[in-house]
Amino acid sequence: MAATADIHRELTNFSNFLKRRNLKITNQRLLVAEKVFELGTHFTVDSLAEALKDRKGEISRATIYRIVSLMVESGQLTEHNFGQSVKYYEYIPPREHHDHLVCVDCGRIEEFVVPEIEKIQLEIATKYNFDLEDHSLNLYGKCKFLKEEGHCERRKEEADTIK
Amino acid sequence: MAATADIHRELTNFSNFLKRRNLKITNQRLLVAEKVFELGTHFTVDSLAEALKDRKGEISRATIYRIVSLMVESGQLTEHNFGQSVKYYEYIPPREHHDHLVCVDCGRIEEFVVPEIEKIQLEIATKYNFDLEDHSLNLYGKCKFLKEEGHCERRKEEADTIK
DNA sequence: TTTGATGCAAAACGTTTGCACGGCA
DNA sequence: TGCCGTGCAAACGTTTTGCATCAAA
Repeated sequence: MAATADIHRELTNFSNFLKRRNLKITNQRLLVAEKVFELGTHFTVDSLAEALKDRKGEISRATIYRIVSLMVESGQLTEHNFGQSVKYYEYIPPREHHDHLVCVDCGRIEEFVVPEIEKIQLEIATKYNFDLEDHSLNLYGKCKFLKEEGHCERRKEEADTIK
Repeated sequence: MAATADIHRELTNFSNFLKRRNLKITNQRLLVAEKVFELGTHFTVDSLAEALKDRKGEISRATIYRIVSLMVESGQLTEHNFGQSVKYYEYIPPREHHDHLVCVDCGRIEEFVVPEIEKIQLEIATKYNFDLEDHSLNLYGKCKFLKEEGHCERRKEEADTIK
């Protein structure tokens, strides 16, 4: 999804972050980070682990959890709670904040940007004497597929045919 | 927090909801609902269970989980994900939608209302052909106590002195 | 060589569920 | 009386952690 040059730049950023913290630059860290930048979409630790299976010698979930947390600290990933029990993560290129539309049926996630919102948020933060660090705006509802065709893409529950 | 008359009205609404669904009106359901309306603030199932301990014969967590879910269905509670692992619930009096400021340090939650946001959301939903049902806007940052005094009220981790 | 990273398995966490019993209608 | 709700404990899915081993610096 992201261009090769961007991936390279972000990998360098991540390596620098690790060095600054006196953390080691390991194969696992580079492979996970690379895949994250490559994906460019929302993912869960589980889906990321799946995506990493193409590599020889899978990376354990415990390690992926640890690396993903590091990337949140490095500022290269944001964590989302869309009301489900799993956490979603997303690589957000610098200065491209956006918000989310979440389908209540299929969980489909779409993104949008509204500059006015950023302005309003600053006003609120000032009014309440609050040091703003981040925000999340999620709109929940029926996606266009559900609305127009009466059904979404395959729902999560239906995907689990057995058990 | 809520006036007695309001509590009474909401209890009636909840009873009517139960009747409509052919569900039984039990002591536990009334006690939990009453406490929820009484609190009038954000709570977790855990904190609600604590608050209910004053009653003779505690109500089991399993039951509280079930009743809280019912109240979400009845439209009298909304569920929040503030990025923590626990779910927060909140009784919202009819037509009083508001959003939240969440302190990244102490978890303190403040509320605010911005009418413009509602308008912007409708525009977005229309643009993306989305049937809007709900939304959540959370601002994360340092609360005024942390900003001004350098520390919040007792943090969660510090509260767990042992272990 | 030293220290931190990894993988495994077990624990932890909040939440849900199966089942036997008890209470509402 | 019949059926639904409750409480218990066990199961659940996700995430975290202790520990022995392994690899980067």
